Amino acid sequence: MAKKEISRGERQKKSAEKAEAILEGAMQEFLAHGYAATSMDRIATAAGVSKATVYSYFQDKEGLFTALIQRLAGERFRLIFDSPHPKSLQGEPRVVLRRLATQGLDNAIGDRQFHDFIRIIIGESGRFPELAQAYVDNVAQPVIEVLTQYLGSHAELNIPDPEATVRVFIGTLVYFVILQELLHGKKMLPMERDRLIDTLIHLIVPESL
Amino acid sequence: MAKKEISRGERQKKSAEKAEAILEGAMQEFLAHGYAATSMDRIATAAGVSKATVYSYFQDKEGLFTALIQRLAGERFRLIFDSPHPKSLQGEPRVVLRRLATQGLDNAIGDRQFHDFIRIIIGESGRFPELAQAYVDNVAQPVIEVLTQYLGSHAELNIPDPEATVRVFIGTLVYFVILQELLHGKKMLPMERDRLIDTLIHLIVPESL
DNA sequence: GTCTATACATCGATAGAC
DNA sequence: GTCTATCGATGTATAGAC
Repeated sequence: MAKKEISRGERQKKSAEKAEAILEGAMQEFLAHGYAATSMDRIATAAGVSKATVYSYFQDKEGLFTALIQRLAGERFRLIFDSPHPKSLQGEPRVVLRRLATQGLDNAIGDRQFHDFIRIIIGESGRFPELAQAYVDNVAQPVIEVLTQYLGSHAELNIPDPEATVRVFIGTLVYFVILQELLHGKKMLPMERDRLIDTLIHLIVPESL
Repeated sequence: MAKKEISRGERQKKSAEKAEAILEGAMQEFLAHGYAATSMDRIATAAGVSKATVYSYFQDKEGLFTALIQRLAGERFRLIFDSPHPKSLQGEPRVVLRRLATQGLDNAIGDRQFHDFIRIIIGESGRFPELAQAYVDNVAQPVIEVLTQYLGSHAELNIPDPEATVRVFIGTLVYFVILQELLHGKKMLPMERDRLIDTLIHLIVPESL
């Protein structure tokens, strides 16, 4: 006995919820301060558990960090590919690409947590190459593949190299977010979102269409 | 007496050389391990001086770090704009842009120290916004300005928005370096350098030229 | 299972000898 | 000016009580 049916106060967490709370606290601390500057003490406090409990759910600091980042990469994947996209690729290519660029930029620009996530992925990509890999596998590669498929399946666009074209498309948007938001370039180098998107769309989709 | 003409062994450093040695050691350690994971002890050892000497030349860890990164940003500026460019923008625009893209990519891809520099700039851009600003002021903004001026001064290219077009150009190249090299994407997402550059040039410079 | 208490190393920074 | 020695704080990780 004693394994089931233990009565609990409401504030007490089940075991699975504790792992969740630890990951939540770890996310808050790692995203705010980076890997090395985050202490297991602060994570434990943020999660509302003791440090020993943290170590009972995760092997060590590296294990907790990698578990968290892999999870965030998986969430990014679902955020991009699960909810909105039955009709998202329907319509004229010029309109579809503009919608993708506009929504993608707006989401990326407004999402502070995403900024911190990208800062960590890039900043730690030398010391945690497997986390950079997880980002590539879960986010970059699926996005490139679906867009390449889209451009390649519209022969009327006359695109000689769809994958390279996709990298121009995505690279333009990613660099915009990095320069304007992550590196705080919008103060010194202002640039309207729509000017960039107009230019990008007109370069990729020929005027005659 | 005793202020000049002190004889020294060859291995002993003058004062100015010591500041140099400290910055050299700091560069090695900060670029390899990041800000928080680098200790002043390791910097002192790498520089061949005592920790107290480090603190006699720089106020604290933050001061040493910011001095180093500002200096590296300045060196990047000179590396780009000093040596090669009297004739670099001479010739047909299509050829000029191809040469800029090819040389820029090759330099960026082969330079491991540059990769670590970019990792730190982006990774610490949330906690050290002034260093991100130094990078924008010394590297990104000058490059964008000179290329915008170049595209804008060639009316035959028929480019409606030169600055936005420059951001497409640079963004494509920067994202390529980040994805393939920093994030180790070239294993899973191979892409030939010249395919990307061909696509980029043909998008920007109309076929009829 | 989860806590408190603690071991042991290392951190940034400085005092004081020379 | 530069060193050695050291301070107090904080780091990761674990032992042992409950």
